[in-house]
Amino acid sequence: MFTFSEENYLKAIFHLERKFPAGVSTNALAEEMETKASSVTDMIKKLSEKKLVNYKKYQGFKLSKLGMETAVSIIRKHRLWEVFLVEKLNFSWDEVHEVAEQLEHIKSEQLIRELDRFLGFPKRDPHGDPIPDAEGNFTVLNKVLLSDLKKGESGIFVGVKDSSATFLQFLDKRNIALGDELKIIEKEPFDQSVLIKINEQELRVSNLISGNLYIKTT
Amino acid sequence: MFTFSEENYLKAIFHLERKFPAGVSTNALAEEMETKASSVTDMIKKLSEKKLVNYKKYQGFKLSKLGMETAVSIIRKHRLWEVFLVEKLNFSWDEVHEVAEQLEHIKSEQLIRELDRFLGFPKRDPHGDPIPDAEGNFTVLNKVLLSDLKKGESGIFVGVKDSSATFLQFLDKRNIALGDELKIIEKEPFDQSVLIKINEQELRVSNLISGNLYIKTT
DNA sequence: ATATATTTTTAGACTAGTCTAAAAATATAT
DNA sequence: ATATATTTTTAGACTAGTCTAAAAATATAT
Repeated sequence: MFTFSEENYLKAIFHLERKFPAGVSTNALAEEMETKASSVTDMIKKLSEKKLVNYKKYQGFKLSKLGMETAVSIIRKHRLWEVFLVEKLNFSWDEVHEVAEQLEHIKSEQLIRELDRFLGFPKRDPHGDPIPDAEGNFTVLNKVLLSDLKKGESGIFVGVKDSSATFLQFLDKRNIALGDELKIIEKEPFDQSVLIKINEQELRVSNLISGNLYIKTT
Repeated sequence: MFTFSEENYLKAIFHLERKFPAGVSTNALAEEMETKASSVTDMIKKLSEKKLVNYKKYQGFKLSKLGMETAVSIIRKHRLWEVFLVEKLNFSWDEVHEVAEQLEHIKSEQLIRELDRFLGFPKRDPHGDPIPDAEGNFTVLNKVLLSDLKKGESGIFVGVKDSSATFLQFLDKRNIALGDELKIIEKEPFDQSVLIKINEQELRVSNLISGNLYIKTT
């Protein structure tokens, strides 16, 4: 169907469209893909010819319907494999990404259908991100950043914005896990750090941390 | 480490060394890889520079120690994935090959180590072929072809020489499965076909069939 | 032993994806 | 409104892997 490279570009564009709903720029994609702008232009031309993106020279681009469907199916594979790695192969949530980046390109409908069934049709991956179903449907949780909560508000930790291994390891060290309930005890106006109650203990976290934790308010 | 293409060549050479223990020829490898002799020459030069094969121009080639270890580790991955597909994802033994061809190239020691454990350290894949352990060791069963058995001899069906989907589907249709006991009732000298007793019933199989079934004599 | 057939290698071209450097287009500053 | 800065694209080169056609080496037949 598509090359690994094409699939990686589609996935990257998908993620960037969150940040740039009006359209993604060549430079933004080059940075995301860790490549040069000229390489991006070449690839975008190719994706455009294949009707995967809508593109007008110098005007940025967006995924087409077909491109969106393809990107979502890659993300579905990626996240299903992440669940497999954590639930069945004892990987921790900071170890799954690298391997899932490879596994997401395996081409077999039967494989993914059966993997989904084998895992019990999971709805979220180990980082709390939604897993699209076979039709590409998925529900985005109504969530806010911890840094947006005010004193006295409470909620459940349901996802991370930064899913880098270092950040996830930091959360492990602090015993912060998906599903934990928490409450804002106090917010320091000077540096925006917050004192939270979580798992029966009080914890102070900086703005850098609270800006990367998604909370579902209760 | 190595590219998909390099890994596929190494695997193909490994298999051909069974048939040509003295060394593999360019043409033989080209046929196996479904490519042209000139492409093979180019790749062999590359593998030779990387110390994966021993090669002298016009003289054929063999895997080096490093090449052999690499090939065995790819085969280990391939066969472990085949077990996974059959045991966990409801694939039948004629459906696994294509997907395993893709999965065998995933690079992660942790993944394979954990997959092996998850599957209970299987010793054979769904076709009866041995699965190398993490050190690359595996035991080849002492087996003969059904076509080499004489009237009155008996044994257990332990493997297939031809593992094509069509042959495997044929065996399914005849209800012949790995582990079945069988006995030669009669052998027709004219066309070498044999009448066997298997699963409480008598079955006549042609030389083409009996020449592709591995039997462990009892 | 030599001619002929076969196999293998070489030379040069092509594709996908990448890069650097320069050109072109667009955005920004005054 | 125009000069300057920034972004994007183009041109041309490189690598990995492939191909065809021709050359070189080896094997075979008599």
